[in-house]
Parts: sequence; structure tokens; C-alpha cells
Amino acid sequence: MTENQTLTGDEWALWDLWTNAQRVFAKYVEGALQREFDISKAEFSVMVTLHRATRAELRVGDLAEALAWDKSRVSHLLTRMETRGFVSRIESGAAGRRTGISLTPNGRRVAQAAITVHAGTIRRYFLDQLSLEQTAAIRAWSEHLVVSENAGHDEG
Amino acid sequence: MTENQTLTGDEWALWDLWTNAQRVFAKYVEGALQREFDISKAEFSVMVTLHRATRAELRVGDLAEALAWDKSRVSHLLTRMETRGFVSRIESGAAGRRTGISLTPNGRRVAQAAITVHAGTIRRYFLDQLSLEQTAAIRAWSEHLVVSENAGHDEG
DNA sequence: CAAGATTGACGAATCAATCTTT
DNA sequence: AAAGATTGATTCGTCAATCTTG
Repeated sequence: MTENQTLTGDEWALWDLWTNAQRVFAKYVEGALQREFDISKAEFSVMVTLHRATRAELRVGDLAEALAWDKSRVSHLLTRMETRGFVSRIESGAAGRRTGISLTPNGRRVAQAAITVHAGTIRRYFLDQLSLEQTAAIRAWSEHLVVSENAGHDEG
Repeated sequence: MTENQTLTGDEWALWDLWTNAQRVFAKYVEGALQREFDISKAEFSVMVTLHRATRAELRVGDLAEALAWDKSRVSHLLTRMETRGFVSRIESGAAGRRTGISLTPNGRRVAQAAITVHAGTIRRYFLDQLSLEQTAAIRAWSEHLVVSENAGHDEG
């Protein structure tokens, strides 16, 4: 539990270093998407989800669940992406005339290219920088956290 | 360099796990500040910087530099924090009647308590979860990235 | 009215433009 | 005019309210 605690200088330094590294890394990853395709991380996430989907059309709720986002966030973003010609909202006549979302041909083209660039950035600044030990360390810590969330954790 | 690249399933899984862990961790850290003090991460950052400062008053530019933020962001945030009674903008008569920023008594009290809670959260979800090897791994990767930024990196 | 989606209002961050002091 | 700070416009995300379909 969170008793009265403070961090030592070393602990603070590690924390500070780590948060800074995250910031720098995010800057590289998102900067590449912005520079080369003028898309945000959020737009990229939607593109990836649509691109990977086996079904041709996804619903807003599917996207929201896959991305763990608010439905309204998805809806707002889709409106902007529709304006820019990346996605289209279509009628899926099959299972009850619900609105379906799909990438436009142009959106699909951008998605493909962005995924490649994104993979390169991750490789360059993340995967290629990690030794086996570092990979294991990151995996272990990450798994612990993600599992703790799914398990529901006892909050103070 | 970023040639035509894709990620293997394992690589993608590691990346996905890691980004998820970051999200979960941020949720814990920021959630605690929000829940217990109703302050955002940004407000906390300003409080910490003011609290740690040796000088009694900092200028907007000092805060902006320390936090690596836009000056206007600092200014906007200070306006909100001033409204909430956390900070005050005062005249520092000494070195040329420039506006100085300082924590109010209440702001200082909240800052102190928030720093303690924050330290506890970091301990619980970050420091206590890391073995020596993991700590070293994270430090090495972080240092590499942060140094690469300061050195200026060659952008493909 | 329940589920799914959209819309509007607001808070917060960014960028450009403006104001102030020397 | 240069440095420092603020302000305004725009954009994105969140929350609550509304619209729509069955």
C-alpha cells in the first residue's frame, strides 16, 4: 500500500530517465507518421485496425472495443477521416442495415505505406536496440502490468 | 535504416504488449493523482518543478524549459492553476519587475501530498517490479534513446 | 426502452499573433 | 526590436445528452 514514501535520488533518476525515453520514443514514432503521411497516431491506429480486419466492414463499436476507446472518440475521428478521404461509412445491407466502416482505396494505400514506415521506426528505435536480456526484462514487466489490469487490482 | 520492413508476429506481440503496459501504467499513475487530488499529470509536473526549485519564484520560461514544454502551454495551465488556488503570479521586484510564479500555501500542501502518493505508485508498479537486471536493461535502453535525441539523430 | 451511433459542450494542447518591457 | 509572456483560434478527447433502430 502507499504509505509515506519518497524516492531516493537514484530511483528518481531512473524514473525520470525512463519517462524521458518514452517521450523521445513517442516523438520518433509519431513524428514519422506525421511527417510522411500527415496522420496522427490515433488515425494510424484506426487504419491498422481496419486494415487487419478479416471482415470488409467494421462497426464503430468494433473499432471502439479493439482500440479500447470511447465510442464517441471513434465517431468523431471517423468523421474527420471521412472528410480526408481515408474511410467511408457504408450501409451493410446484410445483417440489419447497420453502418459499416471501411478504408477507401486511398486509405488502404496510405495504411499500407504507413504500416511499413511504422515497422521501420519500431525496428530502428526499439527492437534493434534491445539485447535478449533487455527484451526479456521489458516483456516480463509489461506482462506483469497488463495482467494486473485484467485481473483487477486492489486500489489503496 | 528504414527499408521495406514488416514485423514478425513475435515482434508485433512484444511491441503491442509494451505499448499496452505503458498505457496501463500511465492509467495507474495518473489515476492516483486524479482520484486523490483531482490534478492532472501536467498540473502535477508544474507543482513538482515549483516545489523542487531552490529559488522561491520561477519565471514562465524557467518552467517551460524545465518541463520541455511550449511557453504558451505553461501560461494557459498556470491560468487554470491560479484559478484553482494552486499557484500565484507575483511581481518579483528584484531583477526587473518580471512576473514570478510560486506555489500558494495550499498548492504547496497539495504538492507535498501528491509527491508522496506519486512516489508510492511508482514504487508499487515500477520500481518494486524490477529485478536488478531489468533495471539495468531499462536504464540502458532509456539512456540510448535520450542521448540519441540530445545528440541529434539522422532522420532517414 | 435497450443497443448502437452521433452530436454538442467543454477541457486541454499547439500554433500563430499580439502585448509588454527594456 | 528582441525577449518574455499572454491571448486567441483550432483541434482532439471526454462526458453527457440525443437520435435511431428494433
